[in-house]
Amino acid sequence: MATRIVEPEAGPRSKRAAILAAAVDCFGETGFEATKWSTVAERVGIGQTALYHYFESKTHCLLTIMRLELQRSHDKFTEAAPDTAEPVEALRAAVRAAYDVSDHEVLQMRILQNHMDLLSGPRKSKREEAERVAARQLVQLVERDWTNLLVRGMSQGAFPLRDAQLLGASVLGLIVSVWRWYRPSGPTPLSEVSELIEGACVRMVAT
Amino acid sequence: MATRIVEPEAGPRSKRAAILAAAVDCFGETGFEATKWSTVAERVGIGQTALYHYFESKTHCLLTIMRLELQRSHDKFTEAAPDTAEPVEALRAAVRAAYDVSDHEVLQMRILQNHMDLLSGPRKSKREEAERVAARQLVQLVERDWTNLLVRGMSQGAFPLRDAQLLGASVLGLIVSVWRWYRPSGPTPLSEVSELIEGACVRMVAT
DNA sequence: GATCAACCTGAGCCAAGTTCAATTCAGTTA
DNA sequence: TAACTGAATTGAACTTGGCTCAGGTTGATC
Repeated sequence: MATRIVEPEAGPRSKRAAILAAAVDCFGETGFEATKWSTVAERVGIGQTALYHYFESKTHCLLTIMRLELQRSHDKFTEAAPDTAEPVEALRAAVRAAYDVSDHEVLQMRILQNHMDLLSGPRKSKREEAERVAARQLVQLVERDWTNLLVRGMSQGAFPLRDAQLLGASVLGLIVSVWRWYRPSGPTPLSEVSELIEGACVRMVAT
Repeated sequence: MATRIVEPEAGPRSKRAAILAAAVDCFGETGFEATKWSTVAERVGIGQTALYHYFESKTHCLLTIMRLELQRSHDKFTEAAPDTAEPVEALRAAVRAAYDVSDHEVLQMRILQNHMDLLSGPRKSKREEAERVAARQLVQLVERDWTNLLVRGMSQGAFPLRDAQLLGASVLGLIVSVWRWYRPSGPTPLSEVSELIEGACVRMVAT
């Protein structure tokens, strides 16, 4: 059931990676709707129709970006907060990991957050729908990552008992809400954000 | 400076309110991009071009909905958590007020959250830009509502001292993150959400 | 140097938002 | 009641941007 999409293996001439990178820049800075698909082509240095060799549509590209970012987030969580770690420390590590990202990854998070609603409705075309379903599964995985962490903490007595589902969603919501306003060029360094949110999460969950 | 937009006074035949209501339904359930502007017209019972008598563009209508929702949120906060109240109780009241909403207002919050990014870049047309600027101002007002509450609590010794700006944004982020996933028809009643978040906010801020 | 698949392009199609000149309607004035 | 006014509405045409299609180029492999 958990069908992780097979990444098309890159032929030596393939511009797929370049397109994804350019699209992340454009979508992240200008916004998805506001950026013309042809602009992405320009930036890569190909004609606009060449894009369709790699992606079925502009939206298909967006969904791919979102899925890749979700995969990254999930992997990073798993690595940072193994099931064996002590709950409070695992929680802290997971939050820190969530903010240990490059500028490019910040853009990806922003894109992901700004278009979560795309994942609710079904898509018409095959490949888009495949990406959407994969992304949805990953969203659930990430949510489960956090709730599991809470459930573990609660059953071990490290956290007071509460609705882990709801609290997990809230913690996650708190963490990702940052990507709406955070700008690498802004006045607040990400390290500061990370520390404040880390503390806030611990208080929220472990008090 | 604070140029509250003058609401066009409704002629007796005006369909402005009906259009806004229909648009909230459509945009909230189907999504802004996914709903055809002409569908809104149909639902109101007018031709699509008649819409342009009331709104300069589909986006202008969206921005108007967002601004109205922001005004509502700000007003409700002010009413629920007056500057005179005891900080912890004011915080609790403000959170409860944030979730004391009708189904229609849930849709408006969802629309607002899903299109916050529209407020960052400038718009080309006059009226759209006016709505955008007004909305931005209201966002800042609402953020100030929350930070002021925190600052007051901190200076009165009810809350430990922390970066009120950042913490305010986080509290707000936590609260509104709910509108991404909450559905009135879903399994979790809003009252339950409200209680959990209320507790979480107090722990986050007052611990 | 023939072959094949990956890769790319110019020309044009189409859907949806938008513009515009012309028309209807409801209330007001004479 | 006839003329007038501005709000409200419309059908038809225009614009933009994503997308399709029918073919052309490139380069690795044999």
